Amino acid sequence: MTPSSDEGRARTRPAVLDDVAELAGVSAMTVSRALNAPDRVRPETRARVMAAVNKLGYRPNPAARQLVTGRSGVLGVVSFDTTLYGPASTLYAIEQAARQNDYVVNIASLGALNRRSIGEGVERLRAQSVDGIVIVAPHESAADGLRHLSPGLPVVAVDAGEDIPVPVVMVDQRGGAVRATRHLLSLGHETVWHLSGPPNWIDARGRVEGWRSVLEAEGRPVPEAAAGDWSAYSGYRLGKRLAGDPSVTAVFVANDQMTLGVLRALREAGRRVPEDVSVVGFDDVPEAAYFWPPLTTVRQNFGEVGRHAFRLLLDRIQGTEQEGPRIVEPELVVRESSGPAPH
Amino acid sequence: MTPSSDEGRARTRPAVLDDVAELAGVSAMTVSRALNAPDRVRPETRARVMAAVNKLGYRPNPAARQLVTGRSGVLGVVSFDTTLYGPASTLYAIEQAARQNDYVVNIASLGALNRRSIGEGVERLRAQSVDGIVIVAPHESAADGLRHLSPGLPVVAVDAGEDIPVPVVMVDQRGGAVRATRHLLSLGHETVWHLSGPPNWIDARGRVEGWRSVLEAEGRPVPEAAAGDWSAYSGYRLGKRLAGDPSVTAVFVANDQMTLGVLRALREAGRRVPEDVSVVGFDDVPEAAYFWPPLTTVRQNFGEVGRHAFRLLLDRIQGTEQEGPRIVEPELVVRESSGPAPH
DNA sequence: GCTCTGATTGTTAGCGCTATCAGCTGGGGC
DNA sequence: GCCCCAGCTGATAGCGCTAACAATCAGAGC
Repeated sequence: MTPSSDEGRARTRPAVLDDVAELAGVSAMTVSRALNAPDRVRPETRARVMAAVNKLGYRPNPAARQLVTGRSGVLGVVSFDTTLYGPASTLYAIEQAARQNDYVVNIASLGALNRRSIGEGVERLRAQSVDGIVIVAPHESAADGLRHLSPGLPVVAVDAGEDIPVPVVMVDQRGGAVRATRHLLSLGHETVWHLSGPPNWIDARGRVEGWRSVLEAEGRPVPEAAAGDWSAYSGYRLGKRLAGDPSVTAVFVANDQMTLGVLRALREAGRRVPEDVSVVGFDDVPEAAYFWPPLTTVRQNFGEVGRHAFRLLLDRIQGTEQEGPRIVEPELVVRESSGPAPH
Repeated sequence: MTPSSDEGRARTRPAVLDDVAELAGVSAMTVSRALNAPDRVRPETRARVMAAVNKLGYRPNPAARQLVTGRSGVLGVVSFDTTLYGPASTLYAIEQAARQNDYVVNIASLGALNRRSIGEGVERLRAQSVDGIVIVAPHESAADGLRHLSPGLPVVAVDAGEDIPVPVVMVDQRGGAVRATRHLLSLGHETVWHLSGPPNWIDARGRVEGWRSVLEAEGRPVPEAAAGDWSAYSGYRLGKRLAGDPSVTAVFVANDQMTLGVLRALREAGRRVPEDVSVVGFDDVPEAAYFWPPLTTVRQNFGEVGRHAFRLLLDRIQGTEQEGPRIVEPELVVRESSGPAPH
C-alpha cells in the first residue's frame, strides 16, 4: 500500500528518436518519417523502425514536435458548470469527436459567468497553446467576452446568440419553444404560462421569444413570464405561485429541473397533471421519462451540437472554411404531463 | 499533404523571448528569470522586462518550456461517462483544484468501460505527456487496467476499490449504505430490500456490502438484492417487482436516478411513500429534494473527493508523499421518503 | 555508356526556452 | 589597498523533434 521510498526511476531514461534510429540502423529523420509519413519510407525500413520503436517503448515527445510544427493537437473547451446536464453532454460529444480525429481536449470550467471569467478561460487555454477553442457559455456575458478576444486563434462558440465575431453552433431554442407552445394550444388550452430561465442566458431568451411569438401570432393573452435560475428549487417556488391561480391550465417551463419543482408545487396544491394543468419542460434529461407524470418535453440533441462544434472548429483550424450545419433542431417529445384542457 | 498556397499569416509573428530581451535591453536569460524567479532579478530590471512583455503581448511558449524542464503543467483525467452527475462533479472539482494550482486538465472520456479502454485513455494522455493522471472509473475493469499500467507516471484513482497499485481516494460507500440501512431499521421496519447498481461497479458492491452487513448484524432476514444499471428505467422495472410484494416496507436503492423509477413504480401500484413503503436513495443529486416525496438519500461529497484526488496526485508529482485523507464519508440526508413502518 | 528521374535516406539547422556555469559589480572585512 | 563574497546578469549548450535541402542509388530513356 505504501509506495516505495526509493524511486529508482533513473533506471532507463525514456527512449528518444536517436535511440530508435541507432537500434534500427537508420537516421533520426527516417524514424520520424516512418512514424509520420509511412509511405515515404521503404516498407522493410519501416518494419525495422517499428520493431525498434516497440522494443524500446518509444513515445514521441509532443513538446518537441509542437515546438517545430507549431501545432499541439490539443483543443480547448471553455464551459460554465460542467456539472449541468447540457454543458456536460456537449463537452462529452466534443471530446468524442476530438478523439476520433486525434485531438485531445483541455477544459477550462468557469467558476462564475462574466466577461472577465471567459477571457481568463480563453487565456488559460491559450497559454497552453491549444490549436483552437470551443466556448460553451450560453450567457450574454459570453457574447461580451467573445467580442474582446485577442485574435489569431480559431474559436467557435456554442449557443452564443447572434452578432458574434465567431462562428456559432446553436440549438434552435426559439423553434423548440414554438413547438412546445403550439402543442399546448393544440390541446385546447386558451393560453400558456411560461416559467423562464435566467434572463441573461441566451437559451432562456430564445425560449421566451418562441413562446411569446406563438401566443401573439394566435392572438392569445400573453401572461407575464417569471424567471427562475434553472434549479428545481426555483421551479418549485414559482410553481407555487402559478398553482394558486385557477386560470392556469398550461405551463411551459424553461428546463426539466425547474419542471420537477413545478410538478411538486402543483401536486402540493392539489392540482392534477395533466387533468387540471398541462406541463411541458425543456431538455429531455434522461430522468424526464420517469417524472410523475412522465414529462412532455423538448429534446435537445447535445451530441449533435458537440459534433458540429468540433467540425466547425476543425475547419477553421485547417482553413477549409466550408459551411456545415450550424443550427440543431430540437424535438418535442410528448409523454403524459400534457393533455386536453379541462372542461 | 498540406497544400499551403499562400499562408499570409506572417503579419506579425508572435513575440518570443528574444524579442522581449532586445526591447528591454537585457539577455534572454534575464527575461526568463524575471518571469519564473522574480526575486532573482533586480526590481528595476524586472520592471523593464515586464513593460516589454506587456508591450509585445509576449506569451511563453509552453512547448519550449516543457521541452527543457520536462514538466507540462497538464494533468489528465480518465473518466467514464462524464455526463453522469457523479463523474461530472468529481471532474469539476479536480479541475477547480488544478486551476488554483496553475495546472490545466486534459480529459479522456471512455466510451466503454473495460480494461482496454482504460489503458487507451491513459496512453492517450501519456502521449500528451501529462504530469500525472487521475482515473475516475469505479468499475472492476479499472482495477484490472490499473494493474497493467506502464510505470513512471504518477497516477491516482478515485473509487477504485482495494489492492490497487496506486493511491486511491474513495467515498465510504459501505458506511453510507450502513447509515441508510440503520436509518430504515430504526424506523421500525423489519428488514430492508435493496436494489443495487451493476455488480461490477465498485461503488455498487460497497453499498450492497454495507446494507447486508447491517441486516446480518441485526439478525434480520436478508432479501435478495436485484441489480439495475443506475438508470431510472432500471429502477422502474425492478421497482414494479417489489411493488407487488406486500411484505416490502423499506427499500434502499443504489442511486437517486434508479430511485426515481422506483417511486414511480410504487405509485403506479398504489403504494404510498412513505406511509406504505419507505425509500432511501444514494447520491443526493440536486433534484432529490424535489422528488415526490422529497427523497431521503445519502449525500456523496464529490467536491471533496475531487480535491483530495488532486492533492494526492500533486503530492506524488512533487514527491512529497504526505498521507492526506483518502476516505470521504457520505452523509445521510433525511427527507420525506422514509417514515415509520406501517401497522 | 551516359544523363535524367524518382524514390529513398541522410545532414544541417533550428523551433523557444532554461540549466549551468562564468563574468561582472560593489561593499565588507582585514 | 586587497581579497572575498553575495547579488545580479550574460553566454553557451542543449531539450527532442522536423523542415528543407543534399546525397545516393537504381532503373529508364536515348
